[in-house]
Order: sequence, then structure tokens, then C-alpha cells
Amino acid sequence: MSLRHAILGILSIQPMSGYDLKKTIDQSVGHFWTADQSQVYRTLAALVEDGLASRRTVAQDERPNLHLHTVTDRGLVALDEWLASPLQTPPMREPFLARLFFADRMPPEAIRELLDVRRREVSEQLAALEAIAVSVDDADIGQVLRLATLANGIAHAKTELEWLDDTARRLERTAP
Amino acid sequence: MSLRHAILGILSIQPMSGYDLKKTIDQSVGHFWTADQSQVYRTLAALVEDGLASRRTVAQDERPNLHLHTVTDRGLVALDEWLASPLQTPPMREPFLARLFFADRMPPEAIRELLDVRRREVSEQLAALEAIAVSVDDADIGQVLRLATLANGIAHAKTELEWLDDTARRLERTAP
DNA sequence: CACTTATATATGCGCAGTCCTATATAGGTG
DNA sequence: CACCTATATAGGACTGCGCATATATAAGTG
Repeated sequence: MSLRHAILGILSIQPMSGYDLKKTIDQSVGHFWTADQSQVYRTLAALVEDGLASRRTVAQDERPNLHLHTVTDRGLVALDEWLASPLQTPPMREPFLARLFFADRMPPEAIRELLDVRRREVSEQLAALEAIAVSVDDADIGQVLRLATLANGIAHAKTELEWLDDTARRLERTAP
Repeated sequence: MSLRHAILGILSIQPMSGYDLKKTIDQSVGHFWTADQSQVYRTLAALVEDGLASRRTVAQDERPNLHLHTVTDRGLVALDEWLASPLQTPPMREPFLARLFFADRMPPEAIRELLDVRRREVSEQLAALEAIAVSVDDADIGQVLRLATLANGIAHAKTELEWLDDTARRLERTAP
């Protein structure tokens, strides 16, 4: 649904090829959005088709040609409409919690292991986020907002780790 | 992917009709999973097709007939295999953060409003979760795990609210 | 020369899920 | 009697997306 809009947003800051767009998504907004490579190209094609972006083939000497994508005026309007449109909370779907909910079918040590694996994953995520985050003084609104999205991921990762500790403790107190 | 398994899990606790299953999903696991009604029926049909569940038509006097679904032995095996299988973290997708990331295209008061709307939504979610949560002493492992999934939602909701406060404060300090 | 890697774009296949609509039974309400 | 609500099941159309694969250019490596 809003990969379209995320792409419009990125292209509105910096026109680029599908290839660079995929890399930008992974690097700059990867902490709150992911996109399959083929889906990026498909979505770009759809945006051009709908007149929200335009493409210009750029010949390169030492690399294959690329399509440079730029947001059109109509694209900017669509982007701003999306930004101003009512928030619709996406359907909750937490596969890890789904497992935990039914995990009492497994022996206690398997449950502990499940929590441990989760802890390792979240720890890695947290480390990756903290490696990106930099404190900025004298920031403009855009920088503050972008940093806030990072801070969001960091805060939730820390909460998840605390909750894992708490849950593991409760389990130890319960398991025989 | 794991609606199949969530359904197997629920049916392993209590055999029921598709209709009741949909209600159970909304009420009991709604804080970490949602499912469309038609998808519930389709998934049930697929489970029966694959021999993981069986259905028995139950005639009712004062209501339409229903299909009572029970997990088969093979279904229980599939459920346990899923529980023991490696966790695969789902792709990150946070539409709200996506918006916030590009929100500096909007005037400051629209950004404030975006944060406020989010705060109201999360507050409601938190209230709903806290209304369900009950403290239980003398709980078995299953109860501890089920409560933990609730506690997870509550912890993250609180974190989100704190982060919203923090972000709003930073914005006030930045905006002219 | 064959192979691998990076750059760059794109299609085919198929699944899971959403939205909408249809169908049927039965009780309650105006 | 018409209408609404709850119970109960299900199909059609469509979308977004993931995975695999194909294609092409060019540089570097063994």
C-alpha cells in the first residue's frame, strides 16, 4: 500500500534509479520499511504509468544505462495527500507472540530457547540501530523527524529486551 | 503464512466452527494477530484439504448448521514442528514511521497533529489491553505465556507513548 | 579465458490476504 | 409483513508482495 508513498517520498528528496532506490530503502528507511527488489521496480513502473513519476534514461560509460526517476507535480500532490490522510493502523501480526502463545505445548527448555533466540535477534537489531543513530544539535525539522524514527526502533527494541527478561523470570518462577 | 498455525493452535485447545474461530481470533489473540473472515474459512478449508484438521457437520435446531473443526494427529505434528522451527523475523513495515519520516513536507502544526492522532490511537490500544489483562497467581505455564503476550503489547504501547512525548518535545524545541 | 562481483532492469509464478458480495436459518422489532 | 440482527459458510476479484529467474554491461581475479 504505502511502498508507493515511501518511494515518492525518497524520490522527492533525491531522484534516482531503481537500483539506488532499493539500496536507499535498505539503508535509510530499512528500520521501518523493507521492499523486495522486484517490487521496487514494479512500483516504479506503476508510478510512471500513473503519471506520479517520470523516467529518463541516462547512458553511462562504465556501467549499464539507468532510468533516472523524478517525482512529477502530480506525484508531489499525491505525496502530500498521503501525508495529510487519516492514519489507518495496519493489522497487528506478530509471529513471535503467536508462537509464544502456544509454546506451552513444548518442554520448558524449548520455551527458554525460544526466548533466547528472540533476545539475540532483538539485541542485534538494537546494536544495528544504535550504530546508525547520531546525536545532532542544530538540527532542522527533517533531521529531528528522521532521527525520531530511529529512536522509535531503539526504544521498542529496549522494551522488548526488558519484556523478555521479565517473561523469562516469570517462567522460571512457574516452571517446575 | 502462520494463520494456518495460529488456527491449528486455537483448534488444538478447543475444536470449533469457522464462525467461532473468527470471534476467538478477534478476542483472544487479537492483540497480536488479525484475520479476515473469508481468510479464516479459506484457511480452514485448506487445513482440512491437507489432512491437518477434520470437520464434522453439527445440526443445530435454533441456528444454522455448523462445521466443527478438530485438529488431526498430523495437524498436531505440524503445529509442534512449527513451534520448534527457526524464527524468521517478518519484514519491518511501520506506516506511521514512514509518514513521520517525510512529514517535514507539512507545516509544523500538521506534524503535531499527526503525533497527536497517533497518541490517541495508542492510548486506546493501551486501555483496551489493560482492560483484558488480569494478574494471576498460581498460574500454569500456558497462562504465564498468554499473559506475557498481553504484557508485550502493553509494554510497547507505553514505550510508544513515551517516545511520542519525547518526539513532540524535540519538535517544539526545533520548530520556529 | 573462465569466473565472480557490481551495476542495472525486469518478468513469471504463486501465495496470502482484503474487500465485496451471496446464501441460508432463525429470532426479535416496528 | 417487512426489516434487522446474529449465526454460519463461502466464492469472486483484486492487490501486494516474495522468491526465483533472466538479461545485459563492465570491471576485476585466478
